[in-house]
Amino acid sequence: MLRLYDTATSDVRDFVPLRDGEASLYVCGLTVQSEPHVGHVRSAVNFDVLQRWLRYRGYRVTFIRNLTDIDDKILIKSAEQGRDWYNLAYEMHRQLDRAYADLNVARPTYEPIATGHIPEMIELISELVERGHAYPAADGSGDVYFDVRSWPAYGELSHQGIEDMEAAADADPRGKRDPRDFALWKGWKQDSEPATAAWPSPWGRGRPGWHIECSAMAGKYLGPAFDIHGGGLDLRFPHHENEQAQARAAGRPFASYWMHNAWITTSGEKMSKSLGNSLLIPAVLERFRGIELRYYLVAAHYRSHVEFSFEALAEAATGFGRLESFLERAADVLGEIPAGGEPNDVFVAALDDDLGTPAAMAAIHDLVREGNRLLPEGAGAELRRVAGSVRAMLAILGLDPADPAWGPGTGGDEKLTAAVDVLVRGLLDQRAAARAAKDWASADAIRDQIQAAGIEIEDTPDGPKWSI
RNA sequence: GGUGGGUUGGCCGAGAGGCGAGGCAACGGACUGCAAAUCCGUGUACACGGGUUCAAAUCCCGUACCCACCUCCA
Repeated sequence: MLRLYDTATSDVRDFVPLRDGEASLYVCGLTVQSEPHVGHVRSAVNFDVLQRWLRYRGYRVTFIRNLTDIDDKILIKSAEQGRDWYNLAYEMHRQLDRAYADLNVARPTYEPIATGHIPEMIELISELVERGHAYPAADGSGDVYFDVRSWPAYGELSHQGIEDMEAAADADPRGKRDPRDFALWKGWKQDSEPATAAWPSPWGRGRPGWHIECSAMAGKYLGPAFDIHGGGLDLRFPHHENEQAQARAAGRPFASYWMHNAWITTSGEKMSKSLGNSLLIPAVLERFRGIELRYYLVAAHYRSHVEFSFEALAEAATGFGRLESFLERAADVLGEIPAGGEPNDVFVAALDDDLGTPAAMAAIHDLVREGNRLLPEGAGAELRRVAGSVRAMLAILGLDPADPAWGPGTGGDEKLTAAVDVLVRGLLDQRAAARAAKDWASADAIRDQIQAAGIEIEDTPDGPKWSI
């Protein structure tokens, strides 16, 4: 039985989907305003693991992960950079896709984009106005606000009372009835905003407020009620609170479970505040492989804060190398690691318990130790079973080294590998000769020389092997 | 002011009343000409002060420090 932590109820609950055998999932993706960093990607990886686990558990999964391509920041940044807002959003969108691909984040069922769903948003806003939960601003700005006071349940998701909330510092009262009312629609500011960022609506030209898009798109693709809504912890309030208020005020039950992933911090601070270029995905991938970064992210529980450091990432990479080298050696012995292996019970129980990836990882390491013990005995049913199981478990976490998603093997270019092999073989033959003559000094000198080139030598019963 | 989270061994990171998750590093042993890899073994860890209990890292009370959200944010 899968159990998940639900932010709304603050506890771990059995996962009971609305429709038997199906799971519908909506995750807030990014606002494409700047390059993706490690923190952004953590969220994607966490929910990717959820998606994969639900699939493994036999659910037919509909997974919607949106993208916000219009908002204040995109307009401001693009203006600063002297280019069109949609050009900036498009470029960042492509960079994000690239980062997802580099980390083997599986594609969702669909990735709707905010500007492609203006009619759905207008429809929802109209409904809210009709029901008396929203009103056009009295100041003629063309804004439309959600009336927080008209919805007594407001604050239920983040467990806050309206009265206890600090009024927004920028609470430029404008045409708001209550400072906590939030914008569903923003009237076009002709003097400062491009005409391309304004769409026609019953309230005049303008653009959507931030929260409405998710309610509208979730409704379109998943229906008025769906199973799980996810996102980063900071979205809990106001974004998710507002999404839920809008949807429910319009008579839609909305999400049954709310899941939020925790932060990656650097020097104890949230990444967005202390972001250096070194933490952007392309920069990290210059130093580590995508699969190593993914291992690092998956090894921590999704609700735990992670203090990012390259030292910890390096340790993780070493730890992953242990798993990978077992699989490589097992493949040498078995010819091939069988696909379609089964994860063991410990692993299954771990992931069923609110996606306990740390315990799941421990299960893999334990099994690898068992496999390493079996290795000297050569090919056997037991080794086959263990290796297949290890591979299956890694695959569920999106960490199967043999997954073509990781691109060509770590050896890189085949021609290059063949060329290096010839050269290294030559040296290894010389070393073998020296060893046969018990000329240890020469033998070790050759090994040192090869290692200095970044190539590791491993002496096995079948003779020496090299790897980069 | 309100809401939520954290503080675990040299390090990273799980767990959530009784049996020391796992990884990295270290040390000892096996293997090796020596290494590497692998295997076996080695650690009296739970911020502090009280309390509850036969038993507390885990529950309760208090203290300290850190962080997040309440404003755009994965």
